[in-house]
Amino acid sequence: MASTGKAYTGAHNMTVLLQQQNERLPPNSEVLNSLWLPSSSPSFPGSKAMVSFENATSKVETTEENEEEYEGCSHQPGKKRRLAVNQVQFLEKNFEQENKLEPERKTQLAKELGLEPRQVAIWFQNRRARYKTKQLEKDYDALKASYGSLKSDHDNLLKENETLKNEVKCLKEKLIEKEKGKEDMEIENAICSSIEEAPQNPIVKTDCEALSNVPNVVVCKVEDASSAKSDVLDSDDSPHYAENFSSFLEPADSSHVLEPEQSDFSQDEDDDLILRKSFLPSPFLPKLEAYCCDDPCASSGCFGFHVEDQSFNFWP
DNA sequence: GCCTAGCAAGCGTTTACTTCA
DNA sequence: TCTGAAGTAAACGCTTGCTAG
Repeated sequence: MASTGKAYTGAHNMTVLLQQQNERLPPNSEVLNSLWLPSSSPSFPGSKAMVSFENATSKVETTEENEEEYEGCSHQPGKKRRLAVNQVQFLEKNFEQENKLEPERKTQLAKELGLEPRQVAIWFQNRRARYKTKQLEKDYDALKASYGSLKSDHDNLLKENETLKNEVKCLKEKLIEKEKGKEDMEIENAICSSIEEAPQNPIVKTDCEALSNVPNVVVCKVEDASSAKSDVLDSDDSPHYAENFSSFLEPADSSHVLEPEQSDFSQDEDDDLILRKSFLPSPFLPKLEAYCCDDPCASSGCFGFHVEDQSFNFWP
């Protein structure tokens, strides 16, 4: 292309411009009047995209304004000039049909417009560039709008998520409080009934066996379990308790440990909730520990009850 | 079949000119 | 009348695809 570009410069350029100027006809001439006729059928058999210049334009503008406009295009040789309005319209129509320019179509267009084929080619090139720029602007606007919409949706979802999190937190707290109150009451009842119904010479092992049947041991945390375990194991007075508590604590492995301090609202947290509902709530164990550790009798493995009081009738 | 030079065409960028507020 | 912005024709340099040798 560089060769063609260079070939079109200088004297050649001047010659072409002079020739074009001479060839150009005013819009109110007979020829141009015919050019303003409405187009319907392409007259270029070689190209289906071709729009005949003779039928290209739909308006006949033979006014003084148009004439002046056209005269405005006349110029000194060598100076760049604009194409006539009707020429541009004709080129536009052809561009709408097909924005690429085959050689024969280019020749035909140039012939009909009285331009150099190269001028037609350049016009199409520039027109494609303008079209591309416009298209880019359009795409940019569309993307911008789309982004705005998505961002708005995202922000709304974030707000909704926050609201739901808070709701879940509230409900959790309520549930924990409720369960806590319930368990306190159960333990109190158990203590009362065990005091009333305790056998005179209870066998300690039996109580431990009862304890080992506690189904909700698995919900205790490792640290709770180990502390309870150590409290019990530290007692040299009751080796059989140690054995029993060992088996009692073993199920509390990490896979069953609940992590209430998890702050992230996730499926795991949902699972935790379900687990908490199906098992005894975690506050239960600390309660046991409270009974277990606070009482001087705890070291003997009696869980804070006197041996004679340990029937645990409320256990199955 | 592979390589190379020449050519034409297209594209992006820049320049020069025109038009208009 | 001057001026700056916008529009546009054309130039320029580069790349790509095709073809002949």
